[in-house]
Amino acid sequence: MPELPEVETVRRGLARLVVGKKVTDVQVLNAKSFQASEGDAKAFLVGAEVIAARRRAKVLILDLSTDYSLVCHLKMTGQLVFRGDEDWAAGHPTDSFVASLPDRSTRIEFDFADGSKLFFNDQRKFGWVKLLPTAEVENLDFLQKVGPEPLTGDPELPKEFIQRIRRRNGTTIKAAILDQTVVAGIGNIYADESLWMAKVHPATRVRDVSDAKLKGILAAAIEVMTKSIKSGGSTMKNYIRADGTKGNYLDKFANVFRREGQPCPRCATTIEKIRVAGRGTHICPHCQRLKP
DNA sequence: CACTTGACCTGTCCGC
DNA sequence: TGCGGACAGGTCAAGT
Repeated sequence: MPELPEVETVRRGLARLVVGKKVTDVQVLNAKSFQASEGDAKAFLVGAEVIAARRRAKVLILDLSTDYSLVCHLKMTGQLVFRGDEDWAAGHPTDSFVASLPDRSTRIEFDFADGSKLFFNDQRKFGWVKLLPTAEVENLDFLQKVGPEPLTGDPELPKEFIQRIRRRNGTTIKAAILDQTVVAGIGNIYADESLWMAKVHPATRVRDVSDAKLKGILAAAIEVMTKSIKSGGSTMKNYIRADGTKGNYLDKFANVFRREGQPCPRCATTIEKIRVAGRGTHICPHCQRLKP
């Protein structure tokens, strides 16, 4: 799914497109996708204004004027797509990924007072939107456990990262950086890209990686994700920005992810796809060697 | 406690 | 062309 750069890109789109709009109706097409009591939806969502669009880890938070918030996890295939009125549609980029909405993956539709709409689409139905009091958002189990944000520039981050990842000394470095309690936001794409950049084999045990190398992996992850946000994230298949357009990080910058069979940009060795931590994993077998 | 695996769903692609 | 199996950007609940 959307990893941190994709979720952040969606957040920026929502900040531009839906903050300031008043919700007039909500239609739930798949009950499991929307977790809220009917009473709460009527009392605290309908009639509310969206006042802020925030993100923590891969979780999106739309704060409402009622002191409630819509909290959303896109998981693998979730999308939040905004559609404005006809005038807006006329000026819409021609590479729009979602032609007409709602479509068969639409699970929730939010209507705004000016006639515009926000659609929650999710092919695989793993994602969710919850309505809960703003003050309770931080109490969600996931947000209680999640590790530090990687892109804030906090000078304490490397220290905290090392501390947390050392709890996972027995597992592989790839499993460890995918663990959201170690550091927030890294997913399968940026795990592979970061480990390639840092020249570490994904199946290396954490205990066999020095603190200095771990800091190098963190620095690589920060660099890769920062760069991705600048290109609007990575589109594999389902990910799109809030305005319905694709991100182009993968085409422009991916070095190994989904590039099996192609030459490594550093040494020209053929990139391989293997399986690590139960996930498809892309490596350069020359740059990323596993110590015996 | 920490690690690995399967489950949650739908869709697509690949080999027979 | 049809069918079964593997796989897909994430997390969680089980199992060991």
